[in-house]
Amino acid sequence: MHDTTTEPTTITGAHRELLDQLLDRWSLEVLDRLCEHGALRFNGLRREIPAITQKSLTATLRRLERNGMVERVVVSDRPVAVEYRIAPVGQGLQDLIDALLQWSTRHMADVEAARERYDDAEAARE
Amino acid sequence: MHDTTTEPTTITGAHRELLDQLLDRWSLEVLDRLCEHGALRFNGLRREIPAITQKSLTATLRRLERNGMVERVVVSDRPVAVEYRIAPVGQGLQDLIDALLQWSTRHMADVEAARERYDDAEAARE
DNA sequence: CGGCATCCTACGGGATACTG
DNA sequence: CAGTATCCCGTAGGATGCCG
Repeated sequence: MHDTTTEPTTITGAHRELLDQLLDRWSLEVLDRLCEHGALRFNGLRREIPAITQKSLTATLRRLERNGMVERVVVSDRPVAVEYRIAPVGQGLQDLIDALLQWSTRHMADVEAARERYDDAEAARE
Repeated sequence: MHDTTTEPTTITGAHRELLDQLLDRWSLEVLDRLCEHGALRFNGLRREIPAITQKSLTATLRRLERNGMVERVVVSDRPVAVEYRIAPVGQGLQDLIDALLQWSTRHMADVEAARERYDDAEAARE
């Protein structure tokens, strides 16, 4: 089952459609926090990600929910309490996100250096 | 050196800045083809990725070049020939991209099913 | 062949105000 | 608390035309 086929795995339209949902402005960050905390409430997420606006958080959560990556659970009424948690499908994401973060952490300095080199060369060009 | 620390690795502004460059509309696809072919010329890439426009390809390549992920090599003049290839920094990306593609390949069906469920529930709501 | 310059539009996403 | 509803703007990116 689920053999780790090393097939060409070219990026198809289907891949794009799925990845686009994932690689937008906020999804990774939201998923990251949900992975870390297990479950979070709406305003809990806002506190975790201060930079996100309410509208964007709602949109991101709805999209993730629609794609089955996140589960929305109404915990109680009066006062209303809603919990968000990673759905089974999204489980493997934690590793993916970590891999992404670790890669970028490792190469952050290289990239910064590359940018300076590029910008300097660019500036010298004029 | 470069210990595989399993630290919290929270997404920071620096991470975002780097990942945003990577997770945009076309970078992954361009990098994917460059990984696969080793080196490609401008119009070669266009043929590999028919959906991309010339402007977007140029912008993507410049950005990747600036971040040190891709190397631009002028092979010859008359006629002008330019090769693009993965830079050392970008090497580890192949694994990352493959991981991403394999994950999305594995869960494609689940996501599709989730969407239908969500949309049906949504439609029933009215 | 490998681009650059323009124009133009869709839409992601911010700010703000209101609600069950 | 957990959203919905508007308004608005910046910009990524498509279309088109031209160039060394």
